[in-house]
Amino acid sequence: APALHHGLRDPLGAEEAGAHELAASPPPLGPPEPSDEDAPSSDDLEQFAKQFKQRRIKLGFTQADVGLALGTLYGNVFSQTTICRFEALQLSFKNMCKLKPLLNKWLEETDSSTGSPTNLDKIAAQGRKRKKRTSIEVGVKGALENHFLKCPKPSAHEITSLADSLQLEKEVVRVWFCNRRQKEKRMTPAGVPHPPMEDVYAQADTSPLHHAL
Amino acid sequence: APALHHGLRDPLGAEEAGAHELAASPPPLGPPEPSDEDAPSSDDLEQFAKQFKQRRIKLGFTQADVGLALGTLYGNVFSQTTICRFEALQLSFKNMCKLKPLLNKWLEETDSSTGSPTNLDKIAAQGRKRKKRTSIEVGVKGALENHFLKCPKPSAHEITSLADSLQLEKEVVRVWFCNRRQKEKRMTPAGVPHPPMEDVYAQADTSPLHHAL
DNA sequence: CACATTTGAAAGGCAAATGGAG
DNA sequence: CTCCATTTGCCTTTCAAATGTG
Repeated sequence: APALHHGLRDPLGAEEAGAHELAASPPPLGPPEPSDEDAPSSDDLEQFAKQFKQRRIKLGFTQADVGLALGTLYGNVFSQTTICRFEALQLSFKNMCKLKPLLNKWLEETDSSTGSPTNLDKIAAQGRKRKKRTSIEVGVKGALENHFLKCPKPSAHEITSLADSLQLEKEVVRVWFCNRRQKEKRMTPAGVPHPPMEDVYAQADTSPLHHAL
Repeated sequence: APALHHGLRDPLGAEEAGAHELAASPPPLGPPEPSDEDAPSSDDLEQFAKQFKQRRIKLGFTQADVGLALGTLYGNVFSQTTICRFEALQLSFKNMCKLKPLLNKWLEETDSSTGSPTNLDKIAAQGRKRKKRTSIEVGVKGALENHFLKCPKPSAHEITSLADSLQLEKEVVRVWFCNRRQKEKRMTPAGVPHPPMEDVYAQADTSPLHHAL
């Protein structure tokens, strides 16, 4: 009896590249194994996410706790946000598949050692894979913005000197400009008035629950 | 020239007791010391909050980091949310005053030991003062809601048995009913049609930013 | 208990970091 | 390096759990 099953929604604001999320995309037709090891189906994922959340809560852990635990157990820390998205099925299909095994492992490991003080004291931070997200101060951001208006595509040299004057890593500045250009493109009305042109593949629609501001 | 200084907003839904927040409430006329130790003024707070945020970012800490640090340093953990509110001046005057010294201490302590790996490894969790917030599962919540409709004010005995059947602590259930009753009251249109009646003190208006759904 | 207040878990917005292709 | 798609997290906001006061 496959429960309700509302097709996962997409990350809001989908108005350009329309080929992510999932909405029921079947596994790429790989091995015929319907197990939850290789290629979970959307239903599997939904099922798992739901069950995962339930168990997590019952065990008394927050999403943040889980994210941290993944780090101490396997070296990949994740933020509360990401766990939240997993549970809410708000990640891309691929992304969900990637995280599932980790969370599954955590789940097993955690509630097998019922009651015992687990080895949660392994709080030693080890080499996190991903660079910690840099917070750019509001003032600094303004300065960058200014430069962008004058020159959206500075040379390596300009970047270096700018980074220097703002006391930021060069790489951070470089990436900022990349992202800024991307944003510009995204926002540009360009004059061509028909940017929407996709997301029509959801014939029957779905998503019964959810906020309604 | 006292900067802009937009009167801090209040915790939303202010529609009864209208004497908290701050908006410039002067210290209760205590000692004449304008220092930031006893009775900071609203301006002091605003000043401090701003500076605090700046330094925090420059030091590369997140709000969550700070909240945690307060715990390891003084035994009072705070959530990232609370730090956020402090920085945004979204706490009550009293509350702001209470937190300021702690944050100040952290700030001094932290950037005095510049560069050195601080004693951030004191990650030992000690007795947190406040009970960890319980997450109530959506299904369980539904059950409670049902009971509430039938009987918004269960006896101690009923509570006990309900708690038992839902596998929750009795206290949690008791409090849930208290809070639920409070909510009911708050939402009740009651027929009396003039609930709004305040927030008129902002003649010139302010808050330029902010969401506008 | 009622009511006011403090405080946090989860969810949302925006954008920093990553990865693949040219 | 760039562009572009995608992953992922900091900060923010909402709703309500916990606390404090009478």
